Amino acid sequence: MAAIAHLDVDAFYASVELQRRPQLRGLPVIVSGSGPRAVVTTASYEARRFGIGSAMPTARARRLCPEAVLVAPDFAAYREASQAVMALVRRAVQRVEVVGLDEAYLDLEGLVAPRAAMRRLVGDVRAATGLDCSIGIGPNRLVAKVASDAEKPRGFVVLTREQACARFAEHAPGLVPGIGPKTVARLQRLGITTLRALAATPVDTLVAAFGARHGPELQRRASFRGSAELTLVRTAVSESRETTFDADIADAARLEAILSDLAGQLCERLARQDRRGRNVAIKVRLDDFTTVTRARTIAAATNDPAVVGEVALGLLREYAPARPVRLLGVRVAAFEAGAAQPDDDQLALPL
DNA sequence: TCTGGGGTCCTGTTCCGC
DNA sequence: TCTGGCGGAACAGGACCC
Repeated sequence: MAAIAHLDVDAFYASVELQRRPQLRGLPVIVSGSGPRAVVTTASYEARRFGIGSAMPTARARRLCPEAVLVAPDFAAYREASQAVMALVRRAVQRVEVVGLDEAYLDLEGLVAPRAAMRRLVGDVRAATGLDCSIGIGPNRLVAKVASDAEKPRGFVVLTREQACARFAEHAPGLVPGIGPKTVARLQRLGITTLRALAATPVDTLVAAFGARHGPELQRRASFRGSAELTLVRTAVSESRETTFDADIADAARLEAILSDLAGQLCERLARQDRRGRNVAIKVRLDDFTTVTRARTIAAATNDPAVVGEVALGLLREYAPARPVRLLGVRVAAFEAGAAQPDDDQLALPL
């Protein structure tokens, strides 16, 4: 029955930092930027005991645990650690979908002893990198993912769909990926507070409340029905660069200078990958946190900083923010087909 | 006490050409 | 020539994920 495994490295960024600085082991460690508006990227399990979690403002985390050790993120190190882990994963199974730096779905079909193979993989990762990971195994991605999360850290949970339904029946719907805080709140207003209740709600009710697609999808997820298909090669559909200011900026000239700079950085990345796009967008977050995007499609795909910068500046001038700005970003999308991706080894051939 | 950065996908609206 | 309907593309916003 079990066809899919989900592997998730425990507290990935924080664990990489603990590997490099063993003297910090046992201490509450927070990986986070340092500015006044920084948020926590990852907290070690010791820090989580103080109620600190991902995406929490760092200022609040410090209040919760003043003795916590703050470490600045080092993405080059995380990429390197990730590559080491994923190389071992690919050695264990042929078909892998990598999700972000610290997760992967594995197709276990055809393995003689899948559980033993996954136990071995966990041991190999630990031996080679010092990192712990959690494994979930199930008939589809959804069960595998929730199972890998259920007993973190160092979890190893194997479930059928029916066992998943029974085990998590009384949990809030937000346990399931794809059901976020907004949907949880809306469900609550309907009196639906558990996965069991969501699974048992007539689909008509959900369609009326959430629409013809989202409604039935919610019920499928609550019943742990889902796909076992893996996307073996992922190709990005957009790339962006954005920044939040330590203090809001109202001065148009300063905003324009920053936007040009962001466009330059983005184009440099695109050029390194030999990618060009036809769609240029800006993102502006105002001091009241309203977020506005403006996009324009141009005639020819580009990664020329002069072109991207000019289009972005034009969009910003047309929008002319009426309030101070806290975040500015630029994005390029609608890439031309055929450009190589850094990690693409089997490209779809352009016609 | 406010809320990062990098993405994906879906939905509703508007516009344009046939 | 005018109007109407339809479908696709582009755009904007929102929810969600790591």
